[in-house]
Amino acid sequence: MAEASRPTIADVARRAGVSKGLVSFALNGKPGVSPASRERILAAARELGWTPSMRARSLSVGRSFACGLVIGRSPDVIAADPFFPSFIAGLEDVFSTSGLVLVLAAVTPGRHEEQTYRDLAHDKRVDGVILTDLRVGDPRIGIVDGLGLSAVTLGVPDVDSPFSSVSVDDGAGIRHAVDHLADLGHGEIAHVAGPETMLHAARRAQAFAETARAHGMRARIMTTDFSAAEGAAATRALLEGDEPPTAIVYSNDHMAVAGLGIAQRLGLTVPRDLSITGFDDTDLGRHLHPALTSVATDARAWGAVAAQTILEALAGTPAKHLDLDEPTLVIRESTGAAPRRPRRSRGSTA
Amino acid sequence: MAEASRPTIADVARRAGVSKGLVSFALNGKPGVSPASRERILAAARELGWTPSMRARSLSVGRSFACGLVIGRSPDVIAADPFFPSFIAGLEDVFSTSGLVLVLAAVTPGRHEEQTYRDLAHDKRVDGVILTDLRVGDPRIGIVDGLGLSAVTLGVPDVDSPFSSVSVDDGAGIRHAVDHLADLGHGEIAHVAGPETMLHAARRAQAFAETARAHGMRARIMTTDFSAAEGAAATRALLEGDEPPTAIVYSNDHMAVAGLGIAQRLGLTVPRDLSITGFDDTDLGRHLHPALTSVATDARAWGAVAAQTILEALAGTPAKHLDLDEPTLVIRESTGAAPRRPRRSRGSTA
DNA sequence: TTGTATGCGTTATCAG
DNA sequence: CTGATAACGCATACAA
Repeated sequence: MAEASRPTIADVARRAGVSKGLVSFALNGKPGVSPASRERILAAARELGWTPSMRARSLSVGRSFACGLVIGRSPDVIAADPFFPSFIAGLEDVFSTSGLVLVLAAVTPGRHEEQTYRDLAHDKRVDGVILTDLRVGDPRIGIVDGLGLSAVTLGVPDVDSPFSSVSVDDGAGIRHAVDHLADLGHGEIAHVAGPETMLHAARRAQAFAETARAHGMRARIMTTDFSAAEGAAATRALLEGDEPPTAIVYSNDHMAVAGLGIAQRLGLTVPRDLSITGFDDTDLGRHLHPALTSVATDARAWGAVAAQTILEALAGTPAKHLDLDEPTLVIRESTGAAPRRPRRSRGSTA
Repeated sequence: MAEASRPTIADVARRAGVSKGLVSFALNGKPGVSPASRERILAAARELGWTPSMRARSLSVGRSFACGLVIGRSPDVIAADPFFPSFIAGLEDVFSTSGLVLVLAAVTPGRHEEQTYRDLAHDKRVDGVILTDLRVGDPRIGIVDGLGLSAVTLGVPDVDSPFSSVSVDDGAGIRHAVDHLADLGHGEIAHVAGPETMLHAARRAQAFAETARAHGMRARIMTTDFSAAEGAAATRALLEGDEPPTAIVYSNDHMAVAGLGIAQRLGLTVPRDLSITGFDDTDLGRHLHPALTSVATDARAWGAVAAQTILEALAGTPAKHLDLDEPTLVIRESTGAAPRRPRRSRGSTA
């Protein structure tokens, strides 16, 4: 076996004529080693091609050199979300050059969320975790802290947190979308939002309400679970209601696409009869007919910064709070000038 | 620190009045321990609430109790693919109850694929890997084997492999789609395929060609990289060509949606002028207008079986080859009777 | 049937 | 100021 024949620190010590402990000191650049000894030890290690055994190292320092990412949404919702693949790619951009490894855990039915973190913390399978999809009064902050793990949160929690955070102002993305619709003359708009219990969904909804108010628009908010099914249902309720909006701002692309399907099903033409905007700037969006106007965030950069931040947290740096670049609005074909007169009922235009 | 105060095997030995070595034997159910001693040791361990330290165990047995999944596609393509989230959920269903952990690695730019496996194998950060997206003459089989890792492949490789495999006959899914189109009277069909270098893409293309021939249909195949952009381009080439097909079978949902966008852009109505089928049965598909007819596979079950299989491989079971249930065709609105007469050019219908 | 020694890298403790 | 030693936690080959 290749691994069995790997040189150990004892081999290096023997070759350099010193003790194991001194080798460790020399190789980790610690003080208390004479220049001559250091030289000999480094040479011996180089000649033997020695690299420390991760597992032995892991045992003695009590760290696992791994970082956890717990995904708590259903596979369907994750599958629809382009965020995670890009975010994970960003994480890997940094971890792969730092010797850290990414451990993925999914909250499976029958195993509660807290148990998942507990399993990860047990034996320190991971040194820290990345907390995504922050919720109102998120219990995970306390759980993870109590478990003695490090963490980085995506966004600033609404509870006391000892952890660093990396944030993107997605409210700004929504503001851009509403501003754009205001420019196009829309006065009656709606927002199909995510769950009120999710911090970023709530933030988007709040930004929507505030911006619409600032423009003097009439605005409504429908709450969903972020799924295409509920996005479609909310859209149908909106469009079949008494005073259908002339534009709908969706809290993700997935619901926007489903909403577009409903609008077309009801005989409306987008953007002539109805403008819609998404959030995430899914690759698919640009290939739809009409191509989707959407808010774009740089998930990969977010991942890279989050990885860097947890690396620093593990190194003992005090908590800090970073803000990334604002999202941008990518204007495509699904938004256009508001119809002259409000539609009365489905299918009839002006 | 909670971890620092955990009882160790020495505590158990002291309490039971035996040596550390015997405790280890007793707790791992090995022979050579008298019933009386075994009893006392088990009792002592129970009373102390002792559990073995993962890291110490990992060091002495030379295993990491982790399994790797290397994703080699670009984030955009992964984001569009509902397979991974569901597959990973399936893996977790099994791993989470087995004490195994899933390590995710992405092939990042500047770090070659082989290096990624090498990093994972170095220090045995993982005990085994799951090989997805098999390619023609896939070099990973040899690399992983040479690295001394266990593995399970998704599908049977076209090269010699010492590893177990778990397969789904996606060719059958394509056959169902083509049969369905034949039933609807289509005689001129096309397939927008994935890369010829990918085994499952090639298998789908082959199943397409064979089934079309069996039905006496005229068939063409366009090769893409599985991306929406190339799916759209292929569709445009097909529909603007001399003899546009009346139906297109796509190798994934993502391209099917992009193709739908192109068809609509060219003034065609689906399925009146053109029928289309997808592959993956994305959640989004059912919310489009028209809702997408698509081939569905149970990715989560696939993940669970793959996890179980690699668990067995790690336990020393000889390689075996499993076949999962055939994919099914979910018929929705994007397929319909073939147009009476072939269209001549874009926009004009019979 | 049971005890002992060894392996693995780090670090606290002790000796020169 | 430099360096050696032992302990950490588990499994296991070997000795008794």
